[in-house]
Amino acid sequence: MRGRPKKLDAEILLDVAIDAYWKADPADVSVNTVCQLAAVSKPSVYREFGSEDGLTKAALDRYADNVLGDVFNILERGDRLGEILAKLVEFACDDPRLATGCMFYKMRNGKHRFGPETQARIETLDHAAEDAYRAVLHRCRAEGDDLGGIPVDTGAHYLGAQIGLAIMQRAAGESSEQVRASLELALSVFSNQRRGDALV
Amino acid sequence: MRGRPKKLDAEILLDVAIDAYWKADPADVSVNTVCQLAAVSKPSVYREFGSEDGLTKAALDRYADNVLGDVFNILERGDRLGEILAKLVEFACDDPRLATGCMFYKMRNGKHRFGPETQARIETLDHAAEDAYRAVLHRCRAEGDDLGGIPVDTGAHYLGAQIGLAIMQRAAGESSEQVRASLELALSVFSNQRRGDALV
DNA sequence: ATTTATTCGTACCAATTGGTACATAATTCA
DNA sequence: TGAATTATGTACCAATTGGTACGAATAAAT
Repeated sequence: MRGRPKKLDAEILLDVAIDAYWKADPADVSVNTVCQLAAVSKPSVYREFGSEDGLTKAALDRYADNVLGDVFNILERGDRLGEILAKLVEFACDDPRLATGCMFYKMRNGKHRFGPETQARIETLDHAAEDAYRAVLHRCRAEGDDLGGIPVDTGAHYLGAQIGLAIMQRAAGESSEQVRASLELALSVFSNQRRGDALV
Repeated sequence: MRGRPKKLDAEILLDVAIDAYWKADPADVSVNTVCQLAAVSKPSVYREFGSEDGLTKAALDRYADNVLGDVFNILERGDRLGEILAKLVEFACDDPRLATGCMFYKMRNGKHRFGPETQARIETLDHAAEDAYRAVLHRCRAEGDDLGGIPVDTGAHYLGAQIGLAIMQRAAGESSEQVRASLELALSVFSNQRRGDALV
């Protein structure tokens, strides 16, 4: 190709950005910081991604491909509900990559601080996750699991919320044991028969 | 007293600040914004509270006295566990003051973005809440409730986390019905017998 | 060798942030 | 009437933010 050869490696830059976003609060990591960490000039970043919104969105896309894909793989393996929940607990509580939390949930946590494209991507991923949870529960129910008597839609939303809560708790520094205890307690509703009125 | 009479009313200023913090993300509300909303000069604020940290801490203190006190009142009324949980659900899901979330949980959500004094106050309140939950569960257990077989410490932490989750869900715009459904489901563990291994 | 195309990074921009120096206004005391 | 005291707000500060103008560098095509 004609013109000065490109030096900037977009993938490496994104890896650096993801790493920074992941460890800290993503919305607190400035473009300047990313540039310094990646030893890249600011105009290069803007040439590649257009805006900070474009950078964060690209980072989220790459993160989703690499990390969140593992969750979807767990859900699509066709195990029985108990095994799937156990794997989700293991993933949320023990995966060393999530020791400082999950970049996606951190972004979702401060969604309003990102640009419109990133916000839209966050919502898309969020819905995709809930859809995946719903599909799993629907399948398990069709295969005979009673889900503790919980409607599929309610259960899917609940499951997503509890996984997210556990991951945010880990990011907040809670011990792995405490997070696991809470999450297992929360998910136990899927394997227990509930009374009609649960609270009285 | 000698000297120019004071014009600035610290309580009114704090009310304005709380209102602003409450509606939005507290850490995104700048001192400048608070000054404009309260029609007060910036040096007046710094003279009164010393720093932004002092302002946010004072706002949190005032908020805790006014709003969070209601929660502690619920917990200390001496009802049976089922009634207490029902009242907590009602508070978290229906209290109109929490329609845009809870200032405390919003602050806790972005704890790292505040100054050291505010952070310390957030942690103190957090521990106080968990202590209150623990005391309630301990009393109910002593009065014969089996708490669904859940240890008091685990239950207290879990209860606090679920209330916080529900309130953040409301702040995120989820419908009152959906939040209630999830919260009631989460709290149903206190009124059900659990199996030995909950997930398999 | 010159033109054309493409990327590079220095050095800037306006806006906003938390925070303050300082002159002025308003009161009481001597 | 002054002096002492206290609160006021304008107008600034340095730092940081997201974002860009622009000339230099480097390649292929002519």
